[in-house]
Amino acid sequence: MTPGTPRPERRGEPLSREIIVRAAVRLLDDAGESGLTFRTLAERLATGPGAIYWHISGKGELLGAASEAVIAGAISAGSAGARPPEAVRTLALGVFDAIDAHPWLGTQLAVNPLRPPMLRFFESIGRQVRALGVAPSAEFTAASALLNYILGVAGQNAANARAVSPTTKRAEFLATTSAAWAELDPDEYPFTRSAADRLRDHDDRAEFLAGLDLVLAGITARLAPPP
Amino acid sequence: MTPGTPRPERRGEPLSREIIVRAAVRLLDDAGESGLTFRTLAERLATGPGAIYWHISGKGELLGAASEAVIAGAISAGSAGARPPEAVRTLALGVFDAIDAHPWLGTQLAVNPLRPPMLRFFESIGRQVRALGVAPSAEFTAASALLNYILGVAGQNAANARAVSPTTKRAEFLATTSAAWAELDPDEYPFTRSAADRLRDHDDRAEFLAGLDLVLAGITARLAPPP
DNA sequence: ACCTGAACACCGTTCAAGT
DNA sequence: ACCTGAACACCGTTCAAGT
Repeated sequence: MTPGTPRPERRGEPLSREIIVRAAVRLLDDAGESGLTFRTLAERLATGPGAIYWHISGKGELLGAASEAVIAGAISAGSAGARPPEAVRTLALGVFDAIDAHPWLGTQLAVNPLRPPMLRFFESIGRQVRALGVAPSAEFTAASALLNYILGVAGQNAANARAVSPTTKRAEFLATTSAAWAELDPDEYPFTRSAADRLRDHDDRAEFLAGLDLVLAGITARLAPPP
Repeated sequence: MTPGTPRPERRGEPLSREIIVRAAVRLLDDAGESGLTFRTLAERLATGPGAIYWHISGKGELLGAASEAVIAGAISAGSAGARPPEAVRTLALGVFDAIDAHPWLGTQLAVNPLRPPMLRFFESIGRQVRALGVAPSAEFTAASALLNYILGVAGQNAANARAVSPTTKRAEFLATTSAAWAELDPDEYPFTRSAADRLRDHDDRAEFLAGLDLVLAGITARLAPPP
C-alpha cells in the first residue's frame, strides 16, 4: 500500500523555501503532525536537516508556512462578488473544505489563528457583516462570533481526525461514536444519548452550514436593521 | 522573582495518580505546555520519571487528566437550577474563566474536546437547548453550534496567551495588537483597520458573552417556537 | 506492589567544515 | 551563498534492578 520511500520531492533544483514548504505539506498529509520531523523532511528532500535551517527559521515557521500555503488558496478561491449571507457561507466552506482535505490544518487554525491569511479571512467576513447592515459598534462582535464558530469546528474536525486511524471512513467513525453514546446512562445523559441516533447519518458539512446559519440568523435578528 | 526550586509537591505520602495530576496542573500553570516534562514533573515529586508511569500511561493521559481535573470543577460549579438563556451563559462562563486561569486548557479543549467532562458539558448545554423549546430534529445542531463557538473562543484565548510572555498584561497585549492593526493598509484591510480602535478597550469576557448571545439569538429566532 | 534511575530511540537545533 | 551531517541538549518511554 504505502510505498516505503515516496518519490523524491526535488530533482536537481536547488532547495528553496517554496520547495521545502510544499514538501512539508505533503509530509503532513501523508504522516500527520507527528510525522513532520526535520530528519524525515530532509530525507525526502535528499539533504541533511541543517540545510532546511538556511531557508526556514525553525519548526514553528515551518508549520505556519505550511498552513498559510494551504489556507491562502482555499480562501481566495471563492470570494468573487457574492453577496452577504451567501458570501459568508462560501468563505466558511473554503476553510471547512481545506481542513477536510488537510486535517492537521484544523489544529493549526484552532490553536494559532490570525496569521496573515486568516487576517484576510477575518477581513472578508467583516466586510460581509457590514454588508448585512450591522452597526459599526457591533460589527467586531459579529465578525468575531462567526470566526470563533468556524475555528471551533476546525478544532473539532481535527480532533475527530486525530482520534481515528487515517484510513477510517467517516461513516465508520460516526457509527462508533453513535454506539458509544447510545450506551450512556439515560438518567445522566438523556440529551447526548438521544442524539446518538441522529449522529449515525450525520453530514459534517451540512451540519457546519446549519450552525453557521444559526450564527448568521442571530446577527440578523439582533444587529441588522429590518429591511 | 521566580524561585529556582518551587516547594516540593509531596512530603512523605506515597505517589498517586491524584498527586501526580495535581502537580502536573501546577507545573502547567507555572511553565506552560512546553514546561510539562516527565523529568521536571518527577523532580518536583522527588522521584524518577519512571515512577510516574506506574500511575499514568503516558503524556497524553497526563495532559488529559490535568484538563479533566480543572474543567470538572469549573463546570459543576454553577449549574444549579438556572433557566435556559441564563443557564447557558453560566455554563459557558465556567469554561471561559477556567481557561482564563489556565491558558493551556484552551489548547486542550479546542484540540481535544469531548473527553468525559466535556461530554457532561455538552449534555448540560443540550438540556438547556431543549428547555428553550427547540425541536428534537434541530437540538443537536443548536447544541453543537453553542459548543463550537465556545471551543473556538477557547482556542483563540490560548493562542493569545501563548503569543505573549506570561507576564504581559491584557491591556498591553490589546494595545500591541491594536497598534499593529492600525498600520494595516486601509485599502486592503478597511474592516480590520477600523476595528483597531475598538480593540484597545476590549473586554474579552463581555465580548465572549455578546457572541454567545448572538448564537442564542439565532437559535431562538430560527428554532424556538414563538411563546 | 511500587519505586528508582540508567539507557534507548528519538527529537529540534547548531555549527564547523565543505563546495 | 548554500549545503552537509555529525554533535548537542533535550525529549518520552522502557526496563532491569531494587525495596
